Amino acid sequence: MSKNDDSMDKIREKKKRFLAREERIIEKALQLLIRDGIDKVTVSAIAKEAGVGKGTVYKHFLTKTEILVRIVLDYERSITNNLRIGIEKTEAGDPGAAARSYFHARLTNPALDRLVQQLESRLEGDREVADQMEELHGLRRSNIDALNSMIVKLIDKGVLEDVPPEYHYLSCWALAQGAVEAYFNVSYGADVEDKEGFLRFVANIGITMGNKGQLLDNIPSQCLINVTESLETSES
Amino acid sequence: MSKNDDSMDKIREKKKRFLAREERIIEKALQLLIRDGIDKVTVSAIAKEAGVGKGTVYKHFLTKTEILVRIVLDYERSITNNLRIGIEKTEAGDPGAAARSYFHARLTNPALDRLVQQLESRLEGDREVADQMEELHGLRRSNIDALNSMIVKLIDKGVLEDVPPEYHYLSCWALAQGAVEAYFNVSYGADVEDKEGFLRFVANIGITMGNKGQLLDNIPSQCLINVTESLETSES
Amino acid sequence: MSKNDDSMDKIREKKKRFLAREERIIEKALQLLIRDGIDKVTVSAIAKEAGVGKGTVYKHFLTKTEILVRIVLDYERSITNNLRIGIEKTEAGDPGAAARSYFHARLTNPALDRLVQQLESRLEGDREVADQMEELHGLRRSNIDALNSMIVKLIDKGVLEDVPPEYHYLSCWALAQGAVEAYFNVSYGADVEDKEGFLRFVANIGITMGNKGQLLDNIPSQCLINVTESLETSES
Amino acid sequence: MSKNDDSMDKIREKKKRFLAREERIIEKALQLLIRDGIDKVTVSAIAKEAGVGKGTVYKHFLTKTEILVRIVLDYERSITNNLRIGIEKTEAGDPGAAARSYFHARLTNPALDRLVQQLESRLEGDREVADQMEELHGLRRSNIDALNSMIVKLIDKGVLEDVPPEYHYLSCWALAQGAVEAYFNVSYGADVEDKEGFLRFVANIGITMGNKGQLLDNIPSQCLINVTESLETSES
DNA sequence: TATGAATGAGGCTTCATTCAT
DNA sequence: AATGAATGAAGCCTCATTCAT
Repeated sequence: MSKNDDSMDKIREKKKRFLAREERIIEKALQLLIRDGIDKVTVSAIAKEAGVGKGTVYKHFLTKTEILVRIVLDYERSITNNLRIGIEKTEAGDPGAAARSYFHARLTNPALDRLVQQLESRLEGDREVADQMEELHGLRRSNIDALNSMIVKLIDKGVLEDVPPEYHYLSCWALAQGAVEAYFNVSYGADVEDKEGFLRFVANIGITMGNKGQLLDNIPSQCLINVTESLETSES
Repeated sequence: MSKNDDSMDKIREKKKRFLAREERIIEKALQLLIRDGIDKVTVSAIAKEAGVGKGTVYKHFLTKTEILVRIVLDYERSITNNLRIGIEKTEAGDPGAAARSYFHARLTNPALDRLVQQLESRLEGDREVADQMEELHGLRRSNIDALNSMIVKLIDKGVLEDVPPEYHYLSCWALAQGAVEAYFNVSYGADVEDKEGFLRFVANIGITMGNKGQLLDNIPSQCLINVTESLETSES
Repeated sequence: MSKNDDSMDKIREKKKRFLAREERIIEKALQLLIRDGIDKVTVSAIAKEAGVGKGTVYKHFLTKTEILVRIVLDYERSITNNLRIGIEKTEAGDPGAAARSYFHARLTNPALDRLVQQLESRLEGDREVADQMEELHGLRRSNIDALNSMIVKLIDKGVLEDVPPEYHYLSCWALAQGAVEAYFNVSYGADVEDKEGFLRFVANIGITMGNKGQLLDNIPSQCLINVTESLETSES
Repeated sequence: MSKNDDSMDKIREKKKRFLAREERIIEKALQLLIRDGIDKVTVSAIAKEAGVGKGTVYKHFLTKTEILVRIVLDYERSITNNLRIGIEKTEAGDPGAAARSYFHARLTNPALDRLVQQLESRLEGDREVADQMEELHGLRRSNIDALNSMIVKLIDKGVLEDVPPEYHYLSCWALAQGAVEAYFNVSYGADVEDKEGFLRFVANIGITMGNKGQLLDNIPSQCLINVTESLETSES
């Protein structure tokens, strides 16, 4: 029996070390991707940085792309967790809580957020990792469900404007996305002295945009001419 | 004299055809880039699609990267033109005109806008095309100057909130940027039935956000807790 | 008749201009080859330098290689002319005249001489210009005949050592060849202050080497151990 | 402990095989370069000939050019070793030993010597390998120092003519260089039946040229007219 | 006749992935 | 189990040559 316990312990410890190493690989990959840009990072570099052989990396991940997907998924899970807490708070009576949690989560580490944005746009459409990307979409879908139900209630309460619910969360997503880009944009970056101030400003917009009474009351009506009047859907 | 005229004509026609071909290469490159993704497009493919030899492509562009920069610059110039017109209208008394023009320009062809976003983030930091990217930054800087002067006036008039002027145009930039991403995001795209409706909604937010009286008056104060409280600047 | 004369004149003039242009192409090619190195010179560059179109170059020369062969042949002919005059003088009683003429011809424009050396070693074995290279060899063969007959006489007179006659002219060729290389060698070039002095020194060696009484009388015999004792012919 | 020994052994053996492979690549590259000419040899061909993949070649050498430089450097080192031994013997009282060693080294494998000549002239001025070429020049400089000191002594002893010391070693270098060229020259090669005899003849000239009493005493004075009278330095 | 835009074969190099040790 | 040397597909780019105008 002690023998069994022993070997069980050993196996357990082994697994632990295995997972720790996996974490280390991800972590170092992240570091390199942010530092050098996606195009410049090779599997060799990741392995070296993580202090393991290239072969070992392939024991943990079937392909290089899987490392990237994993980063995207890990990040999305973390965002999701934060969002869920926010949604709960909103449901509990604090209407701005969800947006606040969400923006906070996304703007806390803009470099990482931006990296994940870029990774997602590269991975989308890669047949090789369609399954994992489907997991990402699954996460999003469940968020969407929660958000929709939350938003419908807020609309009913008259807090939010009565537009299709997805308009609300997509605007938030879009603003967060863009703010991160702006944060790093070379053209603009230089002249924003107080970057945190800017993110705070954006977050506040995000939290309030779509709130009832915002759009239509305080501005000259001619501003609301349909800006996408001649909008063409560019099909590909 | 007729001889001179003749040869002049011929030269002119040649140049015209040359430029037409260049346009064709760009156009086909654009098509492929949007259709297949930046990583998948090779110079060979562009050449084949444009119906020319690989060598011909290199007669028009020094490197593959130059094709990409060219696309970015062309697009930025077009955006700039639209923005300028909008700024003039704003100066002439229509406060929302600039934002409206800007959003209209950026959301008219979202696929192209998104491609250019992705291109810019890849080209940034490429020594090889530093000069042309500098041109991009130059364009942006001159826009920024015009915007700043416009925004300062609007702040003085009490139309816009009194925050650093760059907050205003960066928010617009960010929202446009993000809206385009949202437009194509696989997770979300599916459930936006009325995509144009969404873009219109976003544009209207963009046009009004930062308007005085929007942020602070109509919402419960607890919403304005600093969302970036623990924001860390992620150094790269 | 005047008509005929006219057209004859025109044709003649045309030919003259054609030949003048050919000369110009060669001349500019030479310039570029010496200035930039053989690898760096393109047909385009030659055409531009000569002020004609690429197509025109191909009216004069079937291939790029033919330009190179032509340069080699032109040079060899010039060397041959000088050598012939020298040989005649030697036959007329001045034993060193041939060597003197030869060295003078080859060391007058070392840069050109070196270029031609390099060209020859690249063209040798190129099937495409086998014919023209054969012309080069023909020139050389006729020189060799003249030299052999001259050298045999000098050996008979006791002026030159009695070794196979080719040893004598090949030594001269080799020394000239190597002196030119030395002239341009980066490692050595720096420390030869008086480059002309060096060429003069070499030329004088060339003129006297192989002269009877030079080799065996004045040096300790142990110096003459066969240096190529273990010489292996490296066949390819 | 045995474990440590084991892994040490394995690592050592691995390194040995790695170096052996590198040697193989060089060797096969050499073979191809000599057989087909520098222009015709591709990295692919080298890899195939060496029985390895193209990628493997790039594990050993950063670029194709580095292979070439390596060949040049290896050869120069071997020549230097031989020369050093010769210089020591000369210092020990055998005046011709240095020249003998040198000629022997250079004429032992003329095909290789010629290849290296050609490689050097192509590599010179290639920024990419400036460092390694500097190593070549360093080797040469140290040889030059040793030679100069040796030659000065021989001049003082009255063995060599009193001209700038570099004239002596440069003449040797030049003669060796040229002899190798002559050896392979298609025009001349054919009619030298006893190629080794020729190299021996040249070597003997090399060993004695510049010896005092050689140049001026035994030849009619009119031979010594300045052969480079009208010599122009051709600037590049 | 002169031109130079167009062509595409072919070279160099990178790097994800495999597999023998 | 971990390693990293080996692999080769695939991409970018050059330039000699052609040919329509």
